[in-house]
Amino acid sequence: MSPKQLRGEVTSELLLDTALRVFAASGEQGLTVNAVIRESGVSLGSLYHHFGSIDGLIATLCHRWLDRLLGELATALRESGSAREGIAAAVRAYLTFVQEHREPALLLHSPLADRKSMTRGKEFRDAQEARISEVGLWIRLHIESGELAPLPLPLIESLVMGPVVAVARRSLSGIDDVGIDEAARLLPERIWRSVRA
Amino acid sequence: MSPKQLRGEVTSELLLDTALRVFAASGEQGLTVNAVIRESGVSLGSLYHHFGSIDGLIATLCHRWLDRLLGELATALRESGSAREGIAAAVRAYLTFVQEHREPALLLHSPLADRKSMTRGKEFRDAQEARISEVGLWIRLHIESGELAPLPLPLIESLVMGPVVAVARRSLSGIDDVGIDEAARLLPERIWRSVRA
DNA sequence: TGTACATCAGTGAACGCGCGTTCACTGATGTAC
DNA sequence: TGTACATCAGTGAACGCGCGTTCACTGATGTAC
Repeated sequence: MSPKQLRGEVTSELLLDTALRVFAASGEQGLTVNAVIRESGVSLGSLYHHFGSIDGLIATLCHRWLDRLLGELATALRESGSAREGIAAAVRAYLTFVQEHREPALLLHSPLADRKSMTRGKEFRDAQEARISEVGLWIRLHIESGELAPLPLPLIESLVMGPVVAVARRSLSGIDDVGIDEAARLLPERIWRSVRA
Repeated sequence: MSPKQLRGEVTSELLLDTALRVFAASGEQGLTVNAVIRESGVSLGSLYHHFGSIDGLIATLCHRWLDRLLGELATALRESGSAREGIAAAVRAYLTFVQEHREPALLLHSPLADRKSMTRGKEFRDAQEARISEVGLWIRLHIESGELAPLPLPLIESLVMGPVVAVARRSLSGIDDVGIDEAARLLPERIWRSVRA
């Protein structure tokens, strides 16, 4: 087996991990080139060698975690028999992700990731399109089966993910007035009621 | 009637309006001191005279519009007889606001306002507390009357506002796959189902 | 196996740019007597 | 009413800082013959 180049992979992983840590610790304006090289010990030039720019580094980081989150949501849907189970599983998967990966969740719910996916818009969306259309398909399928209400797809997405994101944002911003556990217990049933036929 | 000083009010209004316009036109990183004074014609020193800093200007801007939005939500609730009407009215009020005040809505849903209310956290929340507790009171009242499900307050808020915010974000980010009008027609009933007793 | 070359990884001093902010100032309006 | 002073509004040149980025370079690893 031709040994693909692994040299440097350690370095770029280190840079990505450090960037995430720096962001979680000191926010968006703390996430600078200097902070990342200081905290990682990697040289400035090396960062540019691997990522081309600080935006490149951040974009890679966001992309990676967004992909993972969407993947878990898609899996939750895929492995569920009924629409009801699917919705509940996706809601729980999202909340579990937030709980287990607090730092990445902070990143994904941040201004920064928002902007990344707003300004880069097209290309970002294209990259995630596979996942997104998978979800879309699932929804359409369960509308046709008569389980979900025949609403426009974006509205169903908003009804399901909206409350979850709202709870996640609250929790992540340090207002611990909602327990994630409590939300995971109560939300699925409530959200289900809003989208069932 | 002692004529309160009005000198300068025109200038600060002009600065606030310009800042909003600049933000809507060129986003957060376009909203700089230089851009605001260039577009408004007001001098640099004058901006500092009135607002002390660029953050001061932005904070005032966010505060003003957030106050207005929350005010309209509170009014919607206050003027409704039943819980069902109240929820529907609030949802519609939010969507109407987004439609009629696109630029302020863009600001309020932006990274920037998020950060303003996250970093400034406490003081920001305190300033809006009157409005927020008014909403909280309304919810508690209608839980006790048996109309709303006996869920934790933050969860009810999330269930109601979550989908609305999600739809607003989509619309504002230029994905016009959801019509605000369509959402205003369909969402209230759906959201109601998720929170009713 | 040994040598020569190409590619990839890593380094850090230096640069320019645009940002927010300061400050000493002028002019306009209000106030006291 | 007139004069002197205080306060508020507005001005713009100048500054320093930290940012992202460039670039010429060294060293390590892979490849060819």
